[in-house]
Amino acid sequence: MARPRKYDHDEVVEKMTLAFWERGYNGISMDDIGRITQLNRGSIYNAFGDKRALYLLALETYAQQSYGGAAQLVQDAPSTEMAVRSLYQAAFKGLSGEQTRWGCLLCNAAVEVAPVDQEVSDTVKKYLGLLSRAFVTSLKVSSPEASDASRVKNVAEQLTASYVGFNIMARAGVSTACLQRVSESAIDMTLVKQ
Amino acid sequence: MARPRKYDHDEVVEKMTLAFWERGYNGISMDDIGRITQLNRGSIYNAFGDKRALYLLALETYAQQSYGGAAQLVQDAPSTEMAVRSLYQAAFKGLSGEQTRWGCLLCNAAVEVAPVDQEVSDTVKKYLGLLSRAFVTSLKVSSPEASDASRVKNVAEQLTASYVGFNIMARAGVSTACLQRVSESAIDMTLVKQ
DNA sequence: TGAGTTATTGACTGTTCGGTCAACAAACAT
DNA sequence: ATGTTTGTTGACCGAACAGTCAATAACTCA
Repeated sequence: MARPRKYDHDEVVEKMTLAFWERGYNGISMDDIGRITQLNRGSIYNAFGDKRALYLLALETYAQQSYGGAAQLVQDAPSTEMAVRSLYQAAFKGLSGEQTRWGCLLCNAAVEVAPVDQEVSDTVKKYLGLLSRAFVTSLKVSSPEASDASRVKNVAEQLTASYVGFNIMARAGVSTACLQRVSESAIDMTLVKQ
Repeated sequence: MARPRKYDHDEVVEKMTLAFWERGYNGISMDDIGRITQLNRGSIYNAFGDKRALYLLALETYAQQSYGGAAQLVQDAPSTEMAVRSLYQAAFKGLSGEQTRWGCLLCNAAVEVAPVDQEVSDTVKKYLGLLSRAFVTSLKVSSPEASDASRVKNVAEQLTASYVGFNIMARAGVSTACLQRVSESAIDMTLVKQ
């Protein structure tokens, strides 16, 4: 019925996710987007709307994969200790090669975009909340006898905050040794019995 | 010998620190700077060099006050518990009114500027390191009998990561209740004995 | 084959960006 | 008074910015 696209929609989103992740929203121009996707301006606007819409799409895609995956990982682990262990193991795998200084797109969005874009702010809160709830679930299973619900929630949110801090520090260029210590102490945190 | 300045140098830096803190490096234009400081472009360039130099000055000033102050606070506290308590008490004081969504300029710089500016990256690492070392000092004093040096270092860096995460979450617009839980669990962390 | 629909192309727009500069003003020393 | 030095003013610059659009191309269906 009409002319078909000559590019893969998801592939474009994937490429732009990586670009926004590395350089941020303001670090990528429409010219950059054209170069990266090998698409002309018109095609981009025709397919995605505008720069902000493309960013929102990239952010949602990333968060779904990264935080959705992490939450699943945490909930499926046999214990909270193992959950945090595999969470940071995955994080370190991502922090290799050229991505060493990228941090986490959602955390970066929290700083650069969330304060001036309600929708981004909502997305950030949604996926941080998802991770926190996964920790709560894991903690309840891991030590059902353990302390009251309020303490469980506190620890869960501490683990989330610490994970966010970890990613920011990675983006700042903090040494791998230091990041390793942060992850180790996060694991230790789950071993504490009251 | 020459014409005197008609403005206060430190006052200008102070104003620009607040502006960069709220809106980020890319969120402030030279026109904004002119409006905020009530100075003409020429005066700004004459006095500070360029936008980057002014940002570096604002960042260093902020970090000195905020992280230098925090490190002092932590080291002077009678125990690590009290140290973390007063650190977050101070943080919450800053998170009131219009500054609720500002987070921390150093953490914001880590995300937005550090990856593309070595000097900013160095400043961020320097002051995060300062805070971590203050925690180490406090932990050693607070529980001298306690576990080995490596564990102390781990906990110290965990407290730093968690403080960074706290600030990012504040900027993202996470609820005060949630931030309160993060601070409470950070305090709890210091009470753990092995 | 041609009508209808959607994608592609790349030039174009007006705006905003960081930064420069020549003219001018205000101070002090002689 | 006059020279020297430094600060101030605001117009100006080229580059980069996000976004638009008319012309054209590729496809399906009748």
